Amino acid sequence: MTVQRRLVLDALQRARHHTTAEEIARQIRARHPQIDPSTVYRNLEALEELGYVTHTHLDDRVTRWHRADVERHGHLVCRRCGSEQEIPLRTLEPLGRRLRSEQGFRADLAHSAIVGICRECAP
Amino acid sequence: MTVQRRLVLDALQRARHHTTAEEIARQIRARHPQIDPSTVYRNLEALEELGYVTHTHLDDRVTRWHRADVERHGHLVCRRCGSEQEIPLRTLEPLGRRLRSEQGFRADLAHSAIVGICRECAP
DNA sequence: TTACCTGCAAACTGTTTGCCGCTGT
DNA sequence: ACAGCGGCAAACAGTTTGCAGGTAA
Repeated sequence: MTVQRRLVLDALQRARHHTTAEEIARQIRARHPQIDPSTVYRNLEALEELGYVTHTHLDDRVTRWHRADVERHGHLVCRRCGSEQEIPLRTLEPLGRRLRSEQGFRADLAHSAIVGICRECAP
Repeated sequence: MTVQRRLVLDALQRARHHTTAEEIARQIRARHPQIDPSTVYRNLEALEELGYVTHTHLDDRVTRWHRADVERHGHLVCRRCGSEQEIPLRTLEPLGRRLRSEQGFRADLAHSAIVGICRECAP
């Protein structure tokens, strides 16, 4: 567990929701400019392998990261404003059971993002 | 409706599932090498504006396109093998209703991908 | 020593942009 | 003649890779 790796974990800790590798790199480099973005990318991958963090793809092209030990939850992503809202897995579980029995598909609901329009953006 | 635009629509027609802009460009360029990828990107955007096509983000960084007039359906994406399976919207509707009433969130279920492990890849 | 980092620079993928000339109305 | 579109080349964002030199067990 090197300093760099520690800093990546700390950044993820501080981030309320999911962050991007770039954002993490930006934050770390604000205080430690010698740390290279590629190190952040490599460490995210390494930490994922070790089971400390995971990633998801929300409604755009960038990879989102978060610690693996936070309470698992589903994601609602707003098309309009881009906001991300977390919902209890319970809400999604009936669907999970149905997909399992009807399609034999083991849904990973904590990594699936439901896109749509949030309450604030609705007409 | 220019030749290029027609070719983009045709390519989407032929593609069973969702394709990427790159794949469409590759196909078109096989027969019409003078057509530039940027034209494909611009036309996909234009056709989306006109309501002919839409896009989604499945479990990776690339944008997936399809015609807007195909029967709407949900998507199951396998983490392991990358396969994409379509499921009737009906299966997802109970969740849609629940998100609407509990969270005020209008889910766009035809554009949301559920990730997990498909039947074939399950242990 | 050995394996595993790291920083740096360069490559790469998917996509967007600016420019300018052509085309159809 | 005007608007819009297409080809080309260059820029771009996000990410990955190769290399050579540390660093820690």
